[in-house]
Amino acid sequence: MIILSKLADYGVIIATQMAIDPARQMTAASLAEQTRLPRATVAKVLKTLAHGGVVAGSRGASGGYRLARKPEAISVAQVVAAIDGEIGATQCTIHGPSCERTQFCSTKPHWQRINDAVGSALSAMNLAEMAPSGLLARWARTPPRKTPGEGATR
Amino acid sequence: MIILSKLADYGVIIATQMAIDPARQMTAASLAEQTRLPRATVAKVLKTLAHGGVVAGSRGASGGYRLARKPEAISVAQVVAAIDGEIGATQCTIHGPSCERTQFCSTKPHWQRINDAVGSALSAMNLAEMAPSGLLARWARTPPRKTPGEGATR
DNA sequence: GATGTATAGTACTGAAACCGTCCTAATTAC
DNA sequence: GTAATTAGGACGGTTTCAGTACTATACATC
Repeated sequence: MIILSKLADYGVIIATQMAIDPARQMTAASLAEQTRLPRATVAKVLKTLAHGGVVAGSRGASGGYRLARKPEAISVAQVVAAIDGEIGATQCTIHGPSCERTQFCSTKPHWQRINDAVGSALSAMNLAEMAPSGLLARWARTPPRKTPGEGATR
Repeated sequence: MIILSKLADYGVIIATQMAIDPARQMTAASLAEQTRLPRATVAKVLKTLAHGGVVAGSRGASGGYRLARKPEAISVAQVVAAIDGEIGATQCTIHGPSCERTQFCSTKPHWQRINDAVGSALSAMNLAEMAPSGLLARWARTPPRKTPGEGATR
């Protein structure tokens, strides 16, 4: 059982990469290189993140993306929710009213606790924590390869 | 984003139903009636739960299923894990070693916290809590309909 | 032993979601 | 005007999921 979709996973990776140097505006292509993820997919994820208000995109030549807020102010939950949608344990948490079993289902009230646990765990972690400041220097020493064509297994 | 699969959700519902009267052995057919879930699907879920050691099945005439342990000793996490498999936030949590990004992925170590939060939340709740004892009387008063053909929306 | 009932295991199919890619439009810098 | 870049939508292939059906096995009863 895997909780996050691949794209949500990518989203966190990309956002974390941006958090290493939040001031700098970066293109989708350069982020794809740095994260070793397929270029087109990175572009898709960034568009979704922009739609969710996690990153801000600027068009045109010398355009690109940057984080919409400070890394400390962006939680992993926000990144995940932007891509995978509202977080809920079961069907009835999200499509609640439409479930015919609502009348007699005894398990429903208890799922809220699970939801809260997942939600607070994801909310408690922010991008600054994901990307330790020491990483920046490490990246400078070992720059990314120039072969973004080979996608990651993940 | 929905965390549990439908079948895992069913599994919890079915196990909770069995927890109402743990001593009684019940057939897949009767559990399907009581939960208003499709008969064949209930049978499938029960087989999976039996494989995972959550319930014990006995064959033959007057056979059926019963909980393998006391309801207090069966956590929701065990039921879910029996159906959806090991619980993990991301691909790398479960297929970890095969991920090519392991070498330079800065996010990986942090997912463990998420995993723990989800795992402990699911482990903290057991079947006895899911099925309040008062429910037994309620069931006796309003017995299930005789039309299991109409499945639930969920 | 024959028979009926119920689980155990496996296989199959249709539907849905996911992933990755591509194409076109809009915007901006030079 | 031209090149670069994001924005938005659409598409196809792949995989997973859900539900069903079929056969084998085990047990109880007559």
